[in-house]
Amino acid sequence: MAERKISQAIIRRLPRYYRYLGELLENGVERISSLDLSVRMKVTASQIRQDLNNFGGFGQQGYGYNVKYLYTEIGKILGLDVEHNIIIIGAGNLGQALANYTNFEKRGFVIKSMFDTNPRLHGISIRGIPVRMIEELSDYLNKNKIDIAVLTLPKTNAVDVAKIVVNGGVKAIWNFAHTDLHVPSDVLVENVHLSESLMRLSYNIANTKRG
Amino acid sequence: MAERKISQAIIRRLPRYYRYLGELLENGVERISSLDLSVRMKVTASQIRQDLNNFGGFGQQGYGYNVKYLYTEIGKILGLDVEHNIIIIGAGNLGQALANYTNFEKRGFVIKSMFDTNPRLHGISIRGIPVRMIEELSDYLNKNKIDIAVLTLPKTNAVDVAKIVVNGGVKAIWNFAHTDLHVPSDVLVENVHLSESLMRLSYNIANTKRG
DNA sequence: TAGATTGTTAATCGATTAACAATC
DNA sequence: TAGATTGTTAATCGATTAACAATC
Repeated sequence: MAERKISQAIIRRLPRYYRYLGELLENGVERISSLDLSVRMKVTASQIRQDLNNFGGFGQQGYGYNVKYLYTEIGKILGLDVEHNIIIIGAGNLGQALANYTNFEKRGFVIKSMFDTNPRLHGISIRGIPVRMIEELSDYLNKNKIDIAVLTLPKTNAVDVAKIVVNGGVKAIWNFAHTDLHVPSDVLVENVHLSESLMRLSYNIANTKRG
Repeated sequence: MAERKISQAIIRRLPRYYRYLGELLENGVERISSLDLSVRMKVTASQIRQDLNNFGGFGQQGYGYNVKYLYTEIGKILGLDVEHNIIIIGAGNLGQALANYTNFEKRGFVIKSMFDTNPRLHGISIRGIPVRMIEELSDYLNKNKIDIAVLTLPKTNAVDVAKIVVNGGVKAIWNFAHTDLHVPSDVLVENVHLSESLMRLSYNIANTKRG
């Protein structure tokens, strides 16, 4: 559609628009102006209009935006209208936490299997999702089309496992391991480095002047 | 020290520098040039020098940067040289995952207590960290100096709990609930919205052209 | 000293905000 | 129609990169 290059800054904001629109929808709000939304979201109305217009003219002069329509359209832009098959590699606390989080399924992210090195977890299942041994991973990927691999394992294993999933045809990695992954340019990596997030908070505690 | 305003863009990069320097240190590397580091980190040398010079001249012409010194200094900038008392509110999978993550302790983040609504968790402890009932939270905060509250609970409770911790004198909130918190301006919030992270990945899967 | 590399200024690039004509 | 509000262009602001004099 829009052929212009969308910056990551904009992409970063899209899910937040989606969340706010979802809440408005739940509250039965039918239409909203960029100004009204900007007040709620604490951003500028200009930014909202600029962001949305990268993807098309979703609004109408004198009216604003239809909440339901815009919500649906942003959902499509975010690829939430198609199903994504996911596996979680690392069935520790964090992996299990993600497996138990049912909201992902609602958005089309279907968790097909988990993998772990720990033989004690062999054969168990979490919310119906089976835990397999890491040795089966490569074979499993050959037999099943998996879009996203979630890496919730120690950084020492992350690099090797990333290689396996890339070879297995996975397009995208959601990386919770505390290391950067170097993968071919057609494989996407989204990092969630929790310790870095906590350090930013710590920085701001140390450097914020208080009255 | 440096009186100029540090942008959040720079702060966002600091923990990554810290991680790379920590790894260099582990590998026995004594000194490194901005160019050498830039290649490893896949950023420009210019950016590294600009970033660091916001906080002082840590390098030396013709030599580069002393790894250990720079690592220590960035640690100080990030506030990792002082202890932070933490509580985790919400002892579900994610809360327990964070409680079990011992690396936080190494960086001076000491988890003092957890809180939950579930009476079944009453009296148990995770890695020595006691789980208390949410009713005790307000009283606990009056008796203990807590710097950071981690919110790993459903969004329906997050707003109310945020009020309680703010009233209890907590300076900073690490928010994993899927909602924005509105707190007084002297209270910091660092959001970790996992579902938004996953949507960004999904967007990029849908919109990346592949050869 | 000569070579290397920083610290820092200047140039460029990109993102955000403001403004307003178009139009519902 | 008049009023409201978008879509979009232009202006501003900030962040990144380039360049190089300073200096170890």
